[in-house]
Parts: sequence; C-alpha cells; structure tokens
Amino acid sequence: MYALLAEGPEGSTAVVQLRHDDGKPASDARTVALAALGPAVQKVEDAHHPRWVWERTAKWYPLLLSAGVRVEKCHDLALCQNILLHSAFAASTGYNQRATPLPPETDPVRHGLSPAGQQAGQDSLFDAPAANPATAAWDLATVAGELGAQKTAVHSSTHPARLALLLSAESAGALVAEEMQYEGIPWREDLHRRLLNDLLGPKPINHDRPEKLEALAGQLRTALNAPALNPDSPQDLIRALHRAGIEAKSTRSWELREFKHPAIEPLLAYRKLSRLFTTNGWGWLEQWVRDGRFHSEYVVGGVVSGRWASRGGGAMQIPAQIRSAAVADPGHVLIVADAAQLEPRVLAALAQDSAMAAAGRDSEGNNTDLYAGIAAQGFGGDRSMAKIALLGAIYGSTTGESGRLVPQLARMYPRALNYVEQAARAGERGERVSTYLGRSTPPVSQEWLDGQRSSSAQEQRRAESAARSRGRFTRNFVVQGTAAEWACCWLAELRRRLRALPPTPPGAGGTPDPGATTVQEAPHMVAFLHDEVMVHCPLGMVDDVTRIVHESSRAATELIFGTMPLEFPVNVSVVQCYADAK
DNA sequence: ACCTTAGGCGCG
DNA sequence: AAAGCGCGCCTAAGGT
Repeated sequence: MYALLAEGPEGSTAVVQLRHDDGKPASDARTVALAALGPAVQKVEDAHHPRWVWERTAKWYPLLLSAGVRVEKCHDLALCQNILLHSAFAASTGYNQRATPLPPETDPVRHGLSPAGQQAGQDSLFDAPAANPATAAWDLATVAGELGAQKTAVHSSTHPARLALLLSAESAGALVAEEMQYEGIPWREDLHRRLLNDLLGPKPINHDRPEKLEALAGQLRTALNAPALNPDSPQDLIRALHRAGIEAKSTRSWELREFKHPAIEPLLAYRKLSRLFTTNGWGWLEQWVRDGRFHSEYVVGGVVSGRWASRGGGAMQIPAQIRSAAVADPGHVLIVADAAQLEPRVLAALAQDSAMAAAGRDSEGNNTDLYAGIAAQGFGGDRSMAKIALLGAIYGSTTGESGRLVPQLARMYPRALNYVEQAARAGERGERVSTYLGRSTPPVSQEWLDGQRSSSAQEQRRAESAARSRGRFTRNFVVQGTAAEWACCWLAELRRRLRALPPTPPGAGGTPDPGATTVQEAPHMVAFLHDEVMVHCPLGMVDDVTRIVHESSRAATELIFGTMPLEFPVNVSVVQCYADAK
C-alpha cells in the first residue's frame, strides 16, 4: 500500500491519498491543514503501514517529526529520480523522457508557513532539464505519475532487483538522515567551552584573536623577523618564510614539518589552534548547539558516489580535538559502530576475489583484520604497508610508496586489481561506470570530449591528464559507491530493528506503574559518517542494540550480495564519550 | 556589496 | 609515512 502526500490546492494544506500497489486509488484524496497533518499521517500509518510517497523527504518529514510522528517507510521521488536519470541500468527504459522535472529545493514545510510562500533554495544536485524548468511544487497527480514512471523504469531496467533495492535503501536513508538531524548529537556545551578556554584562553570580545592564538602569532613574527606578518595569509607567510631561509614550496603543515627552524613550531601550533577557533570555536557552539544537542544537516546522495554530505556545522568532519564534548545523557551511552575495512571488502566482493576474501578470515573462518591478512600473505607482515598498497589500488596511486606497492598487490589479487583497472580504463575512454546496485557516474561534459580530440602537443598532454584524472575517479567510484550502498542498507536494517525493539520498562525490572507518565526512552541513531554509525542508547538496551548492529550488517550483506564467503564485520564501542570510541 | 577561486585542513 | 579518491568550512585575494 502506498500513501501519496503532496501540497494542497491552497496554502497551508496537504493532500493525502492511499493507493494500491497497482496504482489504483484506495481512498479519496483528503485535504488536511498542515497544523493537523501529524495526527492525520499517524492515523494512516497505524491503519495501513503504507509506503509514503512524496516529492522529497527533506521537505515533508521535519514537520512530521516535530509533531512526534515517525513513519516506517517511504519513497523519495527526488532522490530516486536523481539515481534513475543517470543509471546505466535504466538507460534504455525511456525514463529520461518521461521523468517530471523537479521543482527547486525549498525549505522544509512548516506548520504556519504557506508552502507557496517558501523561498527557493539551491538546486544544483537536482537540476531540472533546462528546456522544461519546473517551478511549482508537485501536486498529487504529479506525485502519482512520477511514482508510476519510476516503477516502470525499475521493472524494465537491466537489473530490476538491484535498482529496486537501491531506491528503497536511498529512501530509507533519507528517513534516517532527517531523524538524526531532528535528534542531534548529545553535546556538552560546558565541556566544549572549558576546552576552548584551556586551549585558546577566554572568549575574545569583538573580533580579536584569542589570547593564546595572539601569543603564538607574536612568537611567529619574532622568529621570522616579520613584525607585520598576518599568519592567516598564505602569500604573506610564504614570503616571510623565504626571507628567513625556509625554502618551502607551500605552507602546508606536512611540508613545513621537514624544516628545522624556530618559526616552525609556533606556526604549526598556530595553525592547529586557529582552525579550532574559526571552525569549531564559540561561534560554532552558538550557531549549531541548542539544548545540549548538535544539530547539523545531512544531504543524502550529496556526493556523486552516493555518499551522504553534510551542510552547516560539519557533521561529518567533527575533529578528534572536540569529540570529548560529545557525551551521552545520564543513564545513556553512545554506541559507536564502524564497518571494518569496508572499501577493501567491497572490492573483494565486487571482483569475487576469493584470495582477497580469504585474507579477511583466519583458519577457523573467523573474521580478522583484512590489512593484517594481506600483510601476512605478501608484505612480510607489515600491516601499514598492506594498507597503503590497497588504498593506493582503490585510489589509483602511481607514485610514491603507495604506487610502488601496487604491483605486488596485483600479483597477489589479480581479480580485484583487474576490476578497478577496468573501471579506470572505461573512465579514461569517457564511458560511464556503475556501482553494484546501479548508481552510475554522471556523463562526461562536452568540453571533456572536445578536449580528448585536441590536436596540439600541449592540448594533447592536457587531454591525457584529464583522462587519467577521470580514470582515477571512475576507479574509485565503483568501490566508494558500492560501499555507500552497503552502508545505506546497513542503516536501513538497523533502523528497522531499532523500531521493532520493545520500549525500555519504566521500572528496573518491576511491573510498570500504570499511572506513570514518564516518557519511555528509546535508542536513537544520532550520527552517520560513511562507514560509522552512532546510537544514543539507554543503558538497559545496550546488549540489544549491540546485537542488532551486527545483525544489520549481516542482513545488508545478504541483501546486496546474497550468500557469499565474505563478511562485513563491525567494530562496536560502548562509551560515555565519543572521544573514547575505538 | 557581493561572488568565485585558491590555499589549507578537518573527516571518511 | 605519503600526496591517490570523495567531501565541507574558513580565510585571503581578486574579480564584478
């Protein structure tokens, strides 16, 4: 059963209609005031457990969440369209001609704000074809029509089961992302402020540098004999370094570390603290942390490979330096789970390289560290060497230690290396490559193709460089993108199992107090970083959630790859504080 | 008064 | 220890 949700004919309303799986209406279209949408959706959810179909999850779900409503499943038409428009699996289905152009992204629908009055936002990811730009939000008929077109595209594609799984995982991911944003990461503002005070000094008034940062700038100016130096200006800085006899080509930290000079230490210290101050300092705290929660915004499918991106506050770039401020509420813990060596394992699965798969198991068949296994098979037991080699193969290294180690890997695992090599060659020719479930690279631009046909020697070199660069991109795309699909399925399976858990008993083992009004605590996913998920979990449910995290990993692997002699083990840390994970 | 690009660095 | 993939955020600097 589907439940279609779209904007109503007049402002401040929505329209809901049930449809059977064949698309036939199962109820009349009902117009509901936005103020009453939460209860209305809850009623339909309880009665039918439908798949909610809407233009974008990011547009509709925040309103439902703030009304206390969570739905089981959805179909996000915008995200699915974005996949189908590019997917090589659906290239000959005619979907591209039938797809309805999407309206530009808008702010989420809110109670009290007319949808028609919303400001149009950026729409770079979901650009409608220029010839037929849509402006108005989709009505019910458009939602129904687009759903039909997408279902037809999947069924007539070259891999219907894989594409169907990809679209449902992407849609489930969209629900997870909005729920994570809504919950936020537990954040101890007091601890964060203490950290800033210890490292930087008191919060500066006006736009001054904090005390300790200014002191380091002073030391740096003295050491370089440059009294007017602005350490934030790379140009200014490189000139001062050259005058002091430091012949660095850039001012990057890793390069400066090679030089012995009294200016280097204060400069590196300044860099580190300056980053903390500008990116994760008092301003960040005031902008992104409210009521003890860090609320950022996830952008599902925001990366070409299908990975999520984030917007505002940097939810996926929280530096180790401040993770000590992410602390579970009293009576709770953070369960931090990450998939071990996800991308190399994905490569072994994609290429069906049984030799590489065997490197991730011991003689009894238990999962072991894949890098260590590879090191034992061919790098004299040196794990870091094996890791550099394997990442080099996935990224396309040609120089340095990494590039030198790749040939050894190619002798050990010809199937795996051949798989990424084929992806690279296809990319160099300007072809499209696809993940296992069918997300494909965007087509090359006309400029790229024109460049490949260039004549002069200089243009030729540029064209070859561009081809190699695209080859590295497509080589990495198949692995990174399939890893993102695995992670998305993992999240979806985890979400389903968390929802199915019985709530924590209010009393510790005793009979529930019938008159109790206490809110029953449930575990919530609060962060996701490509191959790592964080659950804020009541103490009484740690064992359940830990078990579920592992089960979900196995379920995701089977969903995507079926039965296979390779697992995707998950490392789980149960901690008070994010800094203690791993 | 904005907008874009480059340099640098945080994360996976 | 090295510089190969994907991002977001901040500042400086140069453009319109």
